[in-house]
Amino acid sequence: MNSVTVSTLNQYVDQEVELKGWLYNRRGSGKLLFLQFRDGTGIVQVVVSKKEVAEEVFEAARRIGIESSITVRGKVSKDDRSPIGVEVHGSDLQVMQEVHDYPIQISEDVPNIDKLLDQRHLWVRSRVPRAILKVRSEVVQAIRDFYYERGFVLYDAPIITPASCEGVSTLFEVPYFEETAYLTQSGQLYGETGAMAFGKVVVFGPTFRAEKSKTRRHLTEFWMVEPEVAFLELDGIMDLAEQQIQYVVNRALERCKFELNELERDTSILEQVSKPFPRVHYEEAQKVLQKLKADFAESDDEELKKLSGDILKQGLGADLGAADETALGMHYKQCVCIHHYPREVKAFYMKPDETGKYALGVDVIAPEGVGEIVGGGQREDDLAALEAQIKKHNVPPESIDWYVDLRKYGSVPHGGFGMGVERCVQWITGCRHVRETIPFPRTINRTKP
RNA sequence: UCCUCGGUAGCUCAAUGGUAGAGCAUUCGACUGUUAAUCGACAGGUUGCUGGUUCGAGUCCAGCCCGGGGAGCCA
Repeated sequence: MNSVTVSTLNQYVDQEVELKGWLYNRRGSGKLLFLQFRDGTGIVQVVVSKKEVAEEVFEAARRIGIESSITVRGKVSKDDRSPIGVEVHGSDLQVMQEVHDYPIQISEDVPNIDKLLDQRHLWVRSRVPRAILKVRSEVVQAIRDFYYERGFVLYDAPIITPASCEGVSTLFEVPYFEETAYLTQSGQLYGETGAMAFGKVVVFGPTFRAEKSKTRRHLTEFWMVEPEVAFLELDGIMDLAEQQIQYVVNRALERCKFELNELERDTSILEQVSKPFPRVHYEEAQKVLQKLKADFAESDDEELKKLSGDILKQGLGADLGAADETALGMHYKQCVCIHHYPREVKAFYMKPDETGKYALGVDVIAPEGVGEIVGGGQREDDLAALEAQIKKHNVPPESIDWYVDLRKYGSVPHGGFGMGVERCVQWITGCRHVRETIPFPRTINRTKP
């Protein structure tokens, strides 16, 4: 008899099958047992009746603990009470390994994420982590497909780099023979070299930030997808970001219905993703925020009142803060592009607009409190302007002379953006902590397991 | 770095300055349709650490350690 998986069981109604997997949970009585069997593709109930199986089989089914590894044989039957429409009437059970002290309880799926992360190597077997990580897998595949279908070349950037790409963020130092190297915080500058070679490239890999952020939106190690395109200007960059987000979210909605349902995700806002994203100039965003600040201040809702106090906290003309992003997400109820930020709050490589006051940059803010999931823009392509910016931002010239070369040898308008995979998955799955969206999260206090 | 909250059984939490408790989990027992099954029983503790106040500290005070989520920064 060939082994089958739970995911395909409804093709075997009224047939004898063999399943290999683990005991997820058990209920039952002295004469009738209900084994919740899981094999990674799904969970099915195996009914074991004392009078229908050998005595030692029933005894084993009664005795083995959660996460014992087992082989089950039985007949598949339709059952309306089953969440997957079928159950298995067990005829035989072989125990590969009997377990009696599995450290995670079924009901522990929610309460204390930090304690469960200590057991992450086992917790990934549970329903909620499984569903989230399945969505992550689909999101990553959708990203790869999106760029592949559009003729982008996958262009891997190095992880070990000579110095900061942006000159400001805190980087992880790595001893490198006689020197000090750093873990990359962005592949973008390397992506620009690829755009000049291939036209359209996408960098996709892990990224590291040593900032001591302790929030549900931050990791010290995360994955970022960074397309970079020659001859693409700000409007085109916004088009690309919008299309990519729509593609990824729609793919998850199509192919992860079961997982999103398991996560009890209300997908109504996700389904709005296909509408065009509002594109709001920074100055306009400031006006909207001033109005929201006033409106929320008069609200009866305590949380809105508190939010009102934090809106535009950094002052007019400054960068937007977390409260500003939350408020904008609530206002537009879908992804929104904020563009033309003040030049001084953005990185040295950003190209300014014709007024010289604003940068040709764009952030995409996701709704539902997730905040910024994309940051990008058009790059400075003029040699003299770039050199002036490098000097102004105190970037060590010798560390990026190779980058400056791109403006000496056939410089063209170009740009791109970076999207954080985990924040995207966080939005799609609606999970509270970004650390749930990666198998083994790395945060300021966690390098284990 | 700053602000803020917290640390009591394996987990989630309770206990007016006066004998450290409950639910869940584990273990044992009962039950032929359970959906986080239910019911019964046993067991489970250096109350984060150090010192102080007190007849008496889980509780009050001081210092320290550890952690959470928020700001900043960012994806």
